[in-house]
Amino acid sequence: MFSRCNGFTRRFHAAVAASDPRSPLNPTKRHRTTKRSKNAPPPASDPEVVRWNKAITAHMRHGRMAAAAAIFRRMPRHTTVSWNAMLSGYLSNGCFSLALRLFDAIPNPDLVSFNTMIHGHVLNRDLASARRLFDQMPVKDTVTWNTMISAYAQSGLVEEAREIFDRTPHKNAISWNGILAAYVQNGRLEVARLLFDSNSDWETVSWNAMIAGYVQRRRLAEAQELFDRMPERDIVSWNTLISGFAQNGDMSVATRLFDESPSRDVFTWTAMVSGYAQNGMLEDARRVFDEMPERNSVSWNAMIAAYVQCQKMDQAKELFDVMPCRNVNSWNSMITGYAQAGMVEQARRIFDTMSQRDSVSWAAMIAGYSQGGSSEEALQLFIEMGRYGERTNRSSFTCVLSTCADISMLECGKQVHGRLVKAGYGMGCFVGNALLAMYCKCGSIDEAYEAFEEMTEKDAVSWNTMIAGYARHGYGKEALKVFNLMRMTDTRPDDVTMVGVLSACSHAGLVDKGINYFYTMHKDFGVTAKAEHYTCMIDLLGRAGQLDDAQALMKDMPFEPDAIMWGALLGASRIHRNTELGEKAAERIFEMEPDNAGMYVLLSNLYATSGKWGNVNKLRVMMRERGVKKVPGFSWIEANNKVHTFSVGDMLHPEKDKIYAFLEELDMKMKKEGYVSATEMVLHDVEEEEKEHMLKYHSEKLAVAFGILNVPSGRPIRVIKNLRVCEDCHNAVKFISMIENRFIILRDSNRFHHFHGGSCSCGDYW
DNA sequence: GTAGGGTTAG
Repeated sequence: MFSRCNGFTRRFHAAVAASDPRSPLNPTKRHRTTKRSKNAPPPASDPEVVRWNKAITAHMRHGRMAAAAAIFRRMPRHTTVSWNAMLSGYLSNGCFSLALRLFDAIPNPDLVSFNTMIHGHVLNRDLASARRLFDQMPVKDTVTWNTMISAYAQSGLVEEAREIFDRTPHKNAISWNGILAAYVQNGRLEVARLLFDSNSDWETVSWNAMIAGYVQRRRLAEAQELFDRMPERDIVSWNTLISGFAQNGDMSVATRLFDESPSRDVFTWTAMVSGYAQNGMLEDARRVFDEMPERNSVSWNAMIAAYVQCQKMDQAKELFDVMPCRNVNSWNSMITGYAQAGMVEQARRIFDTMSQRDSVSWAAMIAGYSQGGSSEEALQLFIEMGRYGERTNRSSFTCVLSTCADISMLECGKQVHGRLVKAGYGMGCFVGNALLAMYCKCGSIDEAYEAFEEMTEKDAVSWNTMIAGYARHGYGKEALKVFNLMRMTDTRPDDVTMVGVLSACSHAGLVDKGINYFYTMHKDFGVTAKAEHYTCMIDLLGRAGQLDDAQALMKDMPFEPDAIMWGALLGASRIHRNTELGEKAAERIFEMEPDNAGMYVLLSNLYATSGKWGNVNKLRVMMRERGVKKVPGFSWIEANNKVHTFSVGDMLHPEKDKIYAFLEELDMKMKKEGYVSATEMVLHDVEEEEKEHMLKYHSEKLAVAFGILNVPSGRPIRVIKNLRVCEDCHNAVKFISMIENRFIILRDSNRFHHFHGGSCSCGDYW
C-alpha cells in the first residue's frame, strides 16, 4: 500500500520537475480557475496530434472503446491530452479497471489526469481512494476541490463536503453550487435556503437545485415561488417543476406548465408519461408516449412501468419486445411486473435470460419469491447472489430478512444480519425495522431488543414493532416500558402503537392498565379507537373473565362486530368454559366465515371440555356436510442448518424411530410428575382409545422431541406451529421443559410461548 | 481531456 502511495507522489513530483515553468503543475504559477488564463500562451501542440485526440474523444463519446484504443495505439506520438482522453473515455463507459491501469501507465500525468482519476474513484464508489489521491496532490486547482466537494455531497457526507469547501482557495460558481447541493440533497433544506438567500448571484443551475429540493420534499408551493422569482429559466427549471407536480398527483398543473413551457425535450415528455402513469391515467400516458418526438430508454421504461403498475403484463411485454435498446431497468421492470402479478415463473425466465443483472434484478426476483410464499427459493437466491459477487443492497436484505421471519429461520436470519453489518449499511430504519421484525418473529426477543437499541434512528414503525413484539411474547411489562420510552421521544404514538399496547395488556393480563389506555388514548395521543382497538379490548376483557363487559362493549361500539371480534369472544368462552356464549359467538362466525375451520375446532374443544360429546359429534357432521376442511397442523424447527417439518403422527422424518422412542420415555416421566393427557381436546375421526395415541404425536410434540435430541443443551429450542397450540400440548410442553430443564420457545399462529421450569410465559392465557 | 441542476426500475 505504502509503496504504491509513494509511487504516486514520486511520479507526481517527477512530472512537476519535468514540466516547464508555465505548466499548471508548477506550484509557482498556479492556475486560479479551470479556464486557461488568457495571458498564458496556448500550449504548442502539433495540429496532427490534435486531430488524433479529437478522433479518440469522438469514438469514446459513442462508446466505441476499441476504435478509440486502436487510434491511440496507431498514434505516432502521445501527448498527455491523448492519455487523458482515453482515461475519461474508459471512465464514462464504465470501465474502471481499464482506466486505473491506463492511469498507472501515463508517463507524465498532469492535473487533468489526476482530476479525472479522482472522479473515476468517485464513480467507482471508492471515496477513500479518491481522497488518498486528492491528499497526495501537491498542487490542486478548483476542479480538484470541486470534485471532492460533490463527491462528499453525493455520498451524504455533508460535514466533509463543507470542510473541503471551506478550504477551497478559489471558489467559483461550481464550488458554491456544490455546497448548496450538499445541503439540498441530504435533507438539510433549511440550511440550504439560508445559504441560498445569503447570496444573490446564483446561477440557474443552483436555482434549479434549490427548486428540486423543494420538489423532493413535496413542498411545491415553495418550489413554484422560487421558479416564479428566478431571473432566468432554462429547460431544466421547467422540467423540475413539471415533474414535481406530475409526481405529486397534480396532473392538471403539470399539463398547464407543459403547455406553457417554451421548449420540451425527452425529459419533459418522459415526466408527463410517468406522471400520468403514476396517477393511473394509462391512456393519457400512452397518448403522450405516442406523441413524443423522440424517445430514449428512460421513456420506454417509463411506459413499460406504467403497464407494469396496472398489472397489464401483456402490453408491457409487447413494448418490451419492440423497444430499440433495453437496459437493466427495462428487464428489472419486467421482473417486478411478473413477480407482482404472481407470475413467478415468467419473472424467473426473464431473470435467467438477461445478459447483465444488477442488485435490483436480484432484489426484485427475491422479493417475487418471498411475497409469493416461495421462501426457500428466496433464500436460495439470496445465497446465490452472495456467491455471484453481487453487492447486496438494502432492498434484498429487507426481503430476505422478512422471508427468514416468515418461516422463522433464526440461524439464517443471523447470518444475514452478519452480512448486513459487513456490508456497512448501518442501522437505518428501513433495514433495521426488518431486522427487528425478524428477531421478533423468530422468537428471539432479546436479540430483537439488542437490534432495537443499536438502531441509529428509530421511526414509529421501529417502536411499534418492538412493542408488538414484546406483546406477542407475553412480556407485557417490557412492552409498556418501551412504550413509556417512546413517549419521551418526538415520535408520537399512533393507532398501531396503541394496538400493540392494548394487546400487550391483554396477553399479560394487565386488565386495568389496558382499560385505562383504551379510554385515555384519544385525549393523550389523539388516537381514535378503530375496530382493531375494540378487538383488543374484547380480547382483554374476555380473557380476564369479564365476559359481560366484553359483550357490552361490543354492543356499544360504533362498528358492527366482525368475525375476529366474535372469535376473541369464542376464545374467551373456551378459557372460561362458557358454552352458551361460545355457541352464540360461533354461530355468528359461521354466518360470516363458514369455511373458518379454526373456529369449528375452537367450539369443538369448548364442547369437549364441558363434556358435551353429543355436540362434538354434531359439529363434526356439520363440518363434513359443509365441506369444511381442517387445516392440517404442521410444526417445524431449524436445526443443523435445515428446516425440519412435522405433521401429526409423522412417519416421514428419517429420525422418526428415535423420536417416538424418546417420546415414550418422556411420557412415562411426565405421568410420574402428574401429567394427565387431555384426551377430550382432540377433534379427529378416530376411536376413543386411539385418541390418547394421536395426541401424543401432535406435530409440536414431535418437533420439541426432535429439538431436545438435536439442539445442544443450554440453547433454547424454537418450534413454530401453523395453528394454535392445543391445550394438551401446551400442558405437555410445560412438563417437558421442567423434566429436561430446557428453554422451549413455541410460536403458534397467535403468539409466542416461552416454556421453562414447568410454566409458560403466557400464564396459560392464550 | 477533468467538477455542478431535471426523467425510469427496486
